[in-house]
Amino acid sequence: MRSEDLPAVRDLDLFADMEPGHFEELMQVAYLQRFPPQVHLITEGDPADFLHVVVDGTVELFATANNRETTMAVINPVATFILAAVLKDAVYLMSARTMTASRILLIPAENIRDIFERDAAFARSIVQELSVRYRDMVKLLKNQKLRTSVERLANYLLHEHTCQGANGALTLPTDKRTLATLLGMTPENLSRAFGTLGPYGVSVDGARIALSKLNDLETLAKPNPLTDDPAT
Amino acid sequence: MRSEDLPAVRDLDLFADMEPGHFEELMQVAYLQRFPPQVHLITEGDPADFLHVVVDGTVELFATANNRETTMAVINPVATFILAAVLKDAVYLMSARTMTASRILLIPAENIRDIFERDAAFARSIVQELSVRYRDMVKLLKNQKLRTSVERLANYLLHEHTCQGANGALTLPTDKRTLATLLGMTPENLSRAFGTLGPYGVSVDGARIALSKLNDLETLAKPNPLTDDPAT
DNA sequence: CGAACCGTTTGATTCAGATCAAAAGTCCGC
DNA sequence: GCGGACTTTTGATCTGAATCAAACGGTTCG
Repeated sequence: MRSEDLPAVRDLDLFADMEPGHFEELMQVAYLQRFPPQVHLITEGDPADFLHVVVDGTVELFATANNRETTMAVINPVATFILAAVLKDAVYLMSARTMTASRILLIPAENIRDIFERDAAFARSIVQELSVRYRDMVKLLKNQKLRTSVERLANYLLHEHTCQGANGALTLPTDKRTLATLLGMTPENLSRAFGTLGPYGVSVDGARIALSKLNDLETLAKPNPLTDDPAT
Repeated sequence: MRSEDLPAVRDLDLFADMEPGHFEELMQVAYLQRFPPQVHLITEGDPADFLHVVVDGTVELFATANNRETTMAVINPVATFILAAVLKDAVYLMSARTMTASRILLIPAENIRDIFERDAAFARSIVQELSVRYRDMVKLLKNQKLRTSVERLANYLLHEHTCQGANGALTLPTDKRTLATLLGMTPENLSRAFGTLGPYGVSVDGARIALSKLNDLETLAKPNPLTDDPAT
């Protein structure tokens, strides 16, 4: 892999504390691959061969049942996905595809498991990572079961707004179709949900969103750190 | 704690492989407590002081937002809960209450974290446990986002039917109100959902359920190991 | 026994969100 | 600039599920 990308990977919480030799070892057997947009990376039900690290680009995790499909998460650099399947040596529960042109680092699953056995610091980091991911899923499920779709959109906007500098505007990082299924609704409904948020100061211009009545929007959204704050 | 309960706790995957001395250590500082039904055990937002082990009885995990409440999981003996919060030294994301009279083993969080640092086998078990829990949450979210409430009920019945011996009948382990919110619907709707499953061979007599047309029910439910099978 | 209470069921109605259909933008290559 | 394909929006309608309301069993207890 290119030397300028190494530090970014090494800085991931998951790898930051492990022994230098072990990190080297992983990078030796890993390989970095380029993918065009909309390439199918993994399929639910397949055995987990590689830990994936999004170095560049964006990846969508999604799941299928009957003939419905839903977005489960959108992964931005630099971050790993499907760690749990790798550690359990189990099949994937979700599928993944690139959303944009991406570079993905593929680390063979057995090497991850092997070094996990030998490197206590790495084991600690894995536990922290898994705990965070578990808690993220709990939050997603609470979000889905306890809120209406307008509330989910409102909270999503507030969250992005904060992440993007809290200056009264934000840019949607994905197309609206994906955002819709991520929030558990249809594209048509997302459009209408934006409409109902108009009186709360939400104005839409393509992917550019302006929030002019933050207080009103928060009153509607009732954000809760136990559901929305990634840090808790 | 009572000596006859120790083996059951020790046999948990989480504790089975750890060093005997370390298990002793945990049991020294742990204490077993009895609770009547409907006792509030933990509250979301509070710091995680103890790892909880349900030794006997049943515990409901639930979450609240706005003034809605939803059941997130029902814990049966012998099993732990809120491991992730303990390992992250974070606040609870869910609340818990006893459903029946229960005995709960409380293990101080710092002791868990301490021994996790020193016992590699315990660390491995923790990783396995967290992975399983993460994947359970993924399944719950898929179940919730991709299925209708009738489908969720049908799959729940098929699952319980298998767990209870697959002899054409099963007994609901919880009251119907709790089952309803566990499945993400209202009690009224659960009642109607049982009604719509009538033509598929589902007959209800209080908590006793008989399934007389398993094939038809499966055709409707379309169970999927990647959503329903706890083993995957 | 009968009153009060709780969980469940049934019925009528409302509402959120999905679906179906079509118009309006938007992007892109020729 | 124009045609075509795709995304987004808008409109009309339908459906699944929630809500509101009341009836129906059980159970407990005075």
